[in-house]
Amino acid sequence: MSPNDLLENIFDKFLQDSHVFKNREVLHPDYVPDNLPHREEQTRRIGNILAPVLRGSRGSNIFIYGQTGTGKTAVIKYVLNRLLQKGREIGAPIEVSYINCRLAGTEYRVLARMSGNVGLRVPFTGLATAEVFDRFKIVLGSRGSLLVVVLDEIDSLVKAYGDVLLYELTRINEGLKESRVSIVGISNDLHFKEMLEPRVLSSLGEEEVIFRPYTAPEILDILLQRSTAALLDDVLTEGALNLCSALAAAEHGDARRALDLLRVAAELTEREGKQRITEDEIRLAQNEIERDRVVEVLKTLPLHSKLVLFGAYLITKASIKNSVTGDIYEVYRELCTVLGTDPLTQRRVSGIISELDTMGVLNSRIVSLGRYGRTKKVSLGIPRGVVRNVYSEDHWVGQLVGYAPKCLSNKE
DNA sequence: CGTCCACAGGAATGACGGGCGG
DNA sequence: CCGCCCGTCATTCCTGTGGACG
Repeated sequence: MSPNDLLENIFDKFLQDSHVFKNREVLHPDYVPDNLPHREEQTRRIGNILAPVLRGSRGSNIFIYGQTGTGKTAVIKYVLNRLLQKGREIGAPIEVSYINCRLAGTEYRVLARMSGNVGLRVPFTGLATAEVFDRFKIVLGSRGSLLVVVLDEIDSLVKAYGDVLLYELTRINEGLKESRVSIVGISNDLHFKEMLEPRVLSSLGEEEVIFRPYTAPEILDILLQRSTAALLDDVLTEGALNLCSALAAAEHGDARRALDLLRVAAELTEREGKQRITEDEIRLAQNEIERDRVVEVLKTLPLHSKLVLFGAYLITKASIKNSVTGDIYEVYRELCTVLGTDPLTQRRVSGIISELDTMGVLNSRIVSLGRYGRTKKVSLGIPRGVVRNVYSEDHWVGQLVGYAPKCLSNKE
């Protein structure tokens, strides 16, 4: 018995004492269920397209489109698992590489992870991207295997770095004798295709699979199925179930959202020692999810981004409305002086404000004040208290909690 | 109706930390 | 160990611009 099984038993035993969960795992975000309801068609199609690799020939490249929480990742992972399993049974040299491009971040890191998946170790940094790509090709050529590369959230990579890597990938087979590479690109941006060059598009888009958002009844169905597997009988009230699917359906049919809500609500119910999950728990879960996301973001920000955000917080606290980039920068500079840090330029701070905006912690929108210029109007995108709470524990920013910027006192 | 503010945001360039091959 | 090249983040310099004011 492996140590894992040992723990599995301990955990299972622990779980049996739970008055909420039957099997906690089923609601875990990464859990891939044995069957994916309402996605049979897509599963079948992708299976059909990739099946040729079992016989040693390359499958077509696939482009998958669908919004978040429509089951793209779950379906592809499910198909990959089954493909690997079948491959092992019949001794086909199949390898798969699943990469989330947004999490990987850069072209280089995507390539590095792809290389890692075929057994090529590359350093975090220091090598030219082209160099890693050459090595990757060499290893691939020497292995004589069939590789299925899945590039999830590929749009974020192409937006930031262009489609050069994609182009090189689609071309890779030309230079290989034995190995074959199939590419599966997953995107949730409809306009992604417009960012690709025609030659890349035609190659990647050999096959196209579209995942439509789940309808409200479908989400209800998924929730029902998962909750019966995950939770003890009679724990989930009908009202909670309905609210949960309604909230997720409103969010463009996002099933992941629904499952997150249910999981957090269930954990909450267990912690509180309550017997049933009601609509209240679902609502609390909704708040908790949002707050956790924000807290995580605020904590991991670089120092100067924190200071910019904290500046916006101080301005809001002084009940000044309509702050613009210049006001934020002024306060930010003062904060830097207090901390004895060199301030960044306004150009950079402007960029940081935009970054914070896309993260959703600031709201900024470009306005023209006519004679008084054109700028970004900035306001906090999250509750004031959250900023204070998170940063009062911060090593650097913590000193500034309660600080009243001088440059604000002579404004109204 | 033109002007001109207060920036936006693109492009080029530099500083820095890090791995590589010799 | 050195010189080289890389990715990342920041700086510098720049051109672009919506609309109130005169």
